[in-house]
Amino acid sequence: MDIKKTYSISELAKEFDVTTRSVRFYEDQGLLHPTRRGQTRIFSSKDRVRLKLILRGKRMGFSLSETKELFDLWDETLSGNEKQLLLMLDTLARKRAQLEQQKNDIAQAEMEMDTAEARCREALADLQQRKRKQTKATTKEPESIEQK
Amino acid sequence: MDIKKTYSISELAKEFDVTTRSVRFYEDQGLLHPTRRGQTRIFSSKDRVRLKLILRGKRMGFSLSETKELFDLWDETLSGNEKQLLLMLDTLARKRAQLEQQKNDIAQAEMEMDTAEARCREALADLQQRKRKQTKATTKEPESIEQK
DNA sequence: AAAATACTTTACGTTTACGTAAACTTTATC
DNA sequence: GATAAAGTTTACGTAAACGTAAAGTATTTT
Repeated sequence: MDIKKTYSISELAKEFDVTTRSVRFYEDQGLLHPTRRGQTRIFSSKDRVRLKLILRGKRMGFSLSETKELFDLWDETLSGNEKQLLLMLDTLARKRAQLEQQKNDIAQAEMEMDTAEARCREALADLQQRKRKQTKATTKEPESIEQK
Repeated sequence: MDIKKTYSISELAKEFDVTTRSVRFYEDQGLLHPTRRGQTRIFSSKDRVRLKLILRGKRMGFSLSETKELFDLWDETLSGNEKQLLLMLDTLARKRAQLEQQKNDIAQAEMEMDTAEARCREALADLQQRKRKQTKATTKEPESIEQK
């Protein structure tokens, strides 16, 4: 079983470093389903997990409605109806393709950052080389080495 | 050398499957710098590369202004000034950290998709098992096998 | 030359994902 | 029992990333 607790809005907000406004907005958009004690929201550990998924989705470039679709689809999938199961499998396949694309993008970006970094270091080395020569040539004015 | 050509706005738009509106917007935001023949835009192969980078950035969840910052930073880096070089190295390091986070997110997502898919297939197998039993029990009405 | 095609600027509209402020209620603390 | 702290709703505001329409120019095709 999970941590089997309930959470206030500010507990969740603090834990995941989002505003309470955002959490309320996610509920408003149908991504979270807190119960109420009076008019105060009470979040379950399922809500907590979903909030985590929402934020990961955002980091991965998913919109809230994309994430909501996945949530809804998964909930319907749990009903066990065959059509829903097949639909879910199909969706999973498409998402996997999307992730593949992202992994390619990241790999590409990393390669380019490698060469960019190499060029930077090269240029830096050049600069410092010239600095040293300068220093040797004008060895009588050591103030040219000042760092700060 | 690159493909050493120039491109019209619609050539680029078609190649990368974006609208001309988007391309103009990217220019407006300072991400592309086409020259003009009369009032018509002429894009260089550098612009082409940058458009490709913009779109990859988007797929990776980067905002246009983030991408623009990187472009600007890189352009200034090329000036060779030491401070800029160090700033670029620092930025690269931070971006790398971001990519690491994304890779983690993707790996997590893939694992969860694995278990989700497994559950789906299990549930499906169960359903079809029951279907077969049903068929055997009522083997006198073979119309229950109909596919469509 | 007329019409179609491609390009331009200007400018208002739209969606997403919240921020921010106002005004109010409920719960905890002194 | 007053006050501070945490929660609520309502509602208007905003930045980002374009969409879309209008109205005009330039070029190419027929």
